Amino acid sequence: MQYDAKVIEQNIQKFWDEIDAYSRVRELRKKGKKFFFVDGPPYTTGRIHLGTAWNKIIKDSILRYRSMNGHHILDRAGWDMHGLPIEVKVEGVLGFTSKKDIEKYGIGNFVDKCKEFALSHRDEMTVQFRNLGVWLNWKDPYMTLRDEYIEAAWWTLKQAHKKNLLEKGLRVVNWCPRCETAIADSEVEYWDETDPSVYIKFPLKNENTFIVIWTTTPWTIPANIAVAVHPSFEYVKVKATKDGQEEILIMAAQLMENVLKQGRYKEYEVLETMLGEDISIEYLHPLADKVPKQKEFPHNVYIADFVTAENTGCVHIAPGHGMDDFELGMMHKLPIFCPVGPDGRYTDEAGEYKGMHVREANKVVIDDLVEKDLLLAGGEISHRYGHCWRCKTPIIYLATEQWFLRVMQLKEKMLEEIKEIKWYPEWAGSARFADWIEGSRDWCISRQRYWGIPIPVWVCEFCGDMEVMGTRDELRSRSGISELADLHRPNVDNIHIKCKCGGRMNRVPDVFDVWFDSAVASWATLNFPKDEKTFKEWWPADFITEGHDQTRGWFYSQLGASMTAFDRAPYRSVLMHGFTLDLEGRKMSKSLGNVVSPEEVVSRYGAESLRLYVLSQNAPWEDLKFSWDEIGNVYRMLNILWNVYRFPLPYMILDKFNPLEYLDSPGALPLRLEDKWILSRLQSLIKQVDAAMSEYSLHKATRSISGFVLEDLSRWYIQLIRPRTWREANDPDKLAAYYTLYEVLATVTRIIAPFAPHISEEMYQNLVRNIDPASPASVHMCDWVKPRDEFTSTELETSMDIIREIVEASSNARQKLKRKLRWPVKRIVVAPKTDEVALAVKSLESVLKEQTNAKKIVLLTAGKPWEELGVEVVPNPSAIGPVFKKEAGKIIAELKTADGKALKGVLEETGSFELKAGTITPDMVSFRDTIPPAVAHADFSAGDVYVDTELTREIESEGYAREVIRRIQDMRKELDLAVEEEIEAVVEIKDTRVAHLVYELKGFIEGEVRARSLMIDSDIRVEGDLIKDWEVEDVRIRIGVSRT
RNA sequence: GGGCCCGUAGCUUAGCCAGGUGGAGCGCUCGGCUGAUAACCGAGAGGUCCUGCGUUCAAAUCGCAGCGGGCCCA
Repeated sequence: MQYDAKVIEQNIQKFWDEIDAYSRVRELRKKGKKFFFVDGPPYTTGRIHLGTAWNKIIKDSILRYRSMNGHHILDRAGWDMHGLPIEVKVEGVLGFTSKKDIEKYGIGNFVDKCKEFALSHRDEMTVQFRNLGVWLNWKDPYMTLRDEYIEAAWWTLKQAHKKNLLEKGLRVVNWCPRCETAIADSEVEYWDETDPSVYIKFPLKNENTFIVIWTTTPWTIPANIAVAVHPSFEYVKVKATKDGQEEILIMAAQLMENVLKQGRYKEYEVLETMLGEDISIEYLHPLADKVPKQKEFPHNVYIADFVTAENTGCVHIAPGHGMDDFELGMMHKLPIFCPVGPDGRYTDEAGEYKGMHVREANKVVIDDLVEKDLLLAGGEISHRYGHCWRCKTPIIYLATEQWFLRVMQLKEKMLEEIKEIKWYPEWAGSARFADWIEGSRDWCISRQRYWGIPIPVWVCEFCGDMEVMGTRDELRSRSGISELADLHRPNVDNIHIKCKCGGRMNRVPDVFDVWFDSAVASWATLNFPKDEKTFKEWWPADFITEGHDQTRGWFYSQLGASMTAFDRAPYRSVLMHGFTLDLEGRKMSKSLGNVVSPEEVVSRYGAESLRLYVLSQNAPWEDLKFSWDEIGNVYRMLNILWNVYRFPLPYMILDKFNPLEYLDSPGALPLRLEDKWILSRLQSLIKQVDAAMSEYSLHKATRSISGFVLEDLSRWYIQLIRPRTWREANDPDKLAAYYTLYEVLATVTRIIAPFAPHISEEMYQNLVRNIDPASPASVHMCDWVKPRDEFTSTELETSMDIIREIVEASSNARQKLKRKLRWPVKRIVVAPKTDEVALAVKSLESVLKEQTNAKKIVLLTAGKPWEELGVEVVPNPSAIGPVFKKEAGKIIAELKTADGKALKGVLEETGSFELKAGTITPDMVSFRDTIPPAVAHADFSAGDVYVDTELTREIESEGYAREVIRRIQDMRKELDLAVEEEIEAVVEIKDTRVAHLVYELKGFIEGEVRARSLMIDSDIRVEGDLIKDWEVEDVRIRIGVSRT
């Protein structure tokens, strides 16, 4: 029977909806220990991908496990719905290319479109997640665009303001000239770009000398204010000659050769050497005539540690266009000159360059420098350059007025705080996250855009005083406007507040960095600040889990916001998971064309296969290399589980087996050792899964389950009990097997529930709910299984392991003599190395006998060889030769025919042996075991197995009879007969000897194939509904089978 | 350039923390089984344990350096 994932999953999901399973499960645990989980909100753009699917599957499995263990779970799904990515998508749909288009269209209309986009994508993605069987609170998710969510952000900013952590200031930020906004470091994407690589000479003020700088952004030269040198590098003043002209240049000594080569100078002479810290130079701006404003500024050389020994060792400093430049500028109180506007074009301050776009200006600036003979060398370079992650425009750095959270002040406290958090794996916190915090900077939270949480800061246009609105109510009462439709732009833009000074206060036009939205999720999802009670009951989160990219993302933004608002971390434990990569270990990306969508996997193999695959393939914190083959393997495992589950049902139904009669008193049934064994293995499995889950090692938990299903249940236990299941009478031995298998399956159903919720539910409904209406309506309402000590026996498990090894060894040995398992063997001799093995063989002899199809098991004493082994004498000519000289040949000949066993015994006892031809000593011979002719040998880890395949009449009779049985069974199958249906059969075997052998077991055959009549002869007319010719061990057999 | 993680058979991986004959699964070859059967079982072939150096009696495992990949940063 084939496991049809799609049908089962759809039915089960429908069933869950019908009984409202999710809500009932959460309701059921209301009295339990609280477990506050915060879903890291996926961004509502496009479709889910494999990584987000993995993320939600991890969350779902852990929460289901927690729930079964009695936890009262709070798990609103979350959606990140603001920000530039959606704006860019909507701009694309509307065909916009700049902010002017948006302004013309109307901010209100644009914001409505963004909202529509976010909501519809949320709906689509919800369906995709639910198809994976992921249970979160989908009905009432938290959404960053909701007013109560916006209030949480506002309230948080107000706390920052109260603690003096909110600051407005001039900073250099990543700037997208197309989107005309600051963008976060995390929104910058790097790839190679070709740019100019130019060496420029800056003329010194009072002498005919130049200091040489290098840059890839000539467009920043108009904003140059200073040059930086390294304090401890050596610099030279060098006289260089080119085309007969002499020039004096300043640069780092160690880079001089290369710079002069770049400038194609023929000769040079070092005039002077000095340390960077001793340089004191004023120079003239090279383009001062083009940029008149530059004439107002002094230009000097400063020392800075960030200068590296590359290019010229002298760094062009434009405080308006670089982070390091800006800081150096602030340190020395230099002008922060930034003659570039938000659209990436020069402003009035840039003089002749006004109106030109900066990237186009590169060429113009270079030409101007050439004209002035200030370009020492020019070329191109391919280097990593930042781009706006949404619209792919190369970014620029601009000094602008922005709002900042001064989180750098909280650094030490943050480092202390994260030590209190439990990290999985440990290094995610202690190494990775701690490193990131060490290097963190103040957080620029403002964006000059439309679709986002409006920054709730109002500034007086008269006195410049500012106020932060912490809630909607506060804004209402301060502004006097009672009707506030929606807290987005442009609604809030038109609200004014009256300042204490009497002036009018206007909202600053910015919106929040979208990272600030999700940063407040842990309290926004609790509807704080509106609902303080819930907050007090639940906050902080017990657990979050996200990919390792969120170290600098959500793990950090949440921590920053929470430290700002509450002086503590917003989560108690974090599981950091990996990324999904393709088979070659490269990241999945549209440009590489290696993207696999979760839906594709689900449609081919089902959600359950995908779930178990991502859970079991890797440790959660390692990157997952996606492999279709491995998904196929997982599917195969599920198929086997499905078959294991389906296999006993027809028999149980046939026998009207009711497990309820035995569940409370298994002692009433005569359990065999193999039954006790599988029950013991089941308890071990529970312990393994619990141990793995306690450290969120989902891979270990799921691998243990797969191992149990495949190895213990399917390959071993089911094989062992097969003969018992088709016994007809109401045999207690059969019932014991039924009971055991039922117990195992019903328990497995619960163990797999967190990881494979659909197939688990399907099995549960049939195995448990169907029989006992008093049982919980869904498997996910059941309690997690506790290991039962009375079922645990490690000795038994060890013994069975040994037996399985012996069975494998005996198959191996059989194969050497080509004796099929269908043919019984006379005996199997086990030579154990340890008493443990001997014990196993003694206690599980019946299992061993049956599985090896042996008539007899012979167990030897541990460590003793089998006395039926022959001993072959191997003469050692190099020892014999020198002693016996010419007689050696005779000695060797005699040794070869000697009684090895006797010779070995005497030699060991006395140290010598008398041959006719002379006396030999132990060094002259060695010994080798010989096996009797019909015996095959194989070893296992703790001993040896000998299989005696000698044929007897009895064995041959049984062997051929089984061959006939197997053919008839095959034909029954072909006729599509029901298991209990009877047949009539005719068997013709031309070989009269074989016909006789088979006839001897006529009764046995009849029973096995359910034949009402069976005729066996060497010459008989074969008839029936199906007639087939077979060839068995060179014997031709013709069989006819009829329905009765 | 820096931080963290990963690198074991053709593929996916266990073993590494606590040093002592490298185990699985898939695929391949050969065989077996046949009341789970478009299933299942056994055997065989297949390994520079990324490279190099070091520590050690002994290194896949510990240390250092490098190479390749991922995430994050510069």
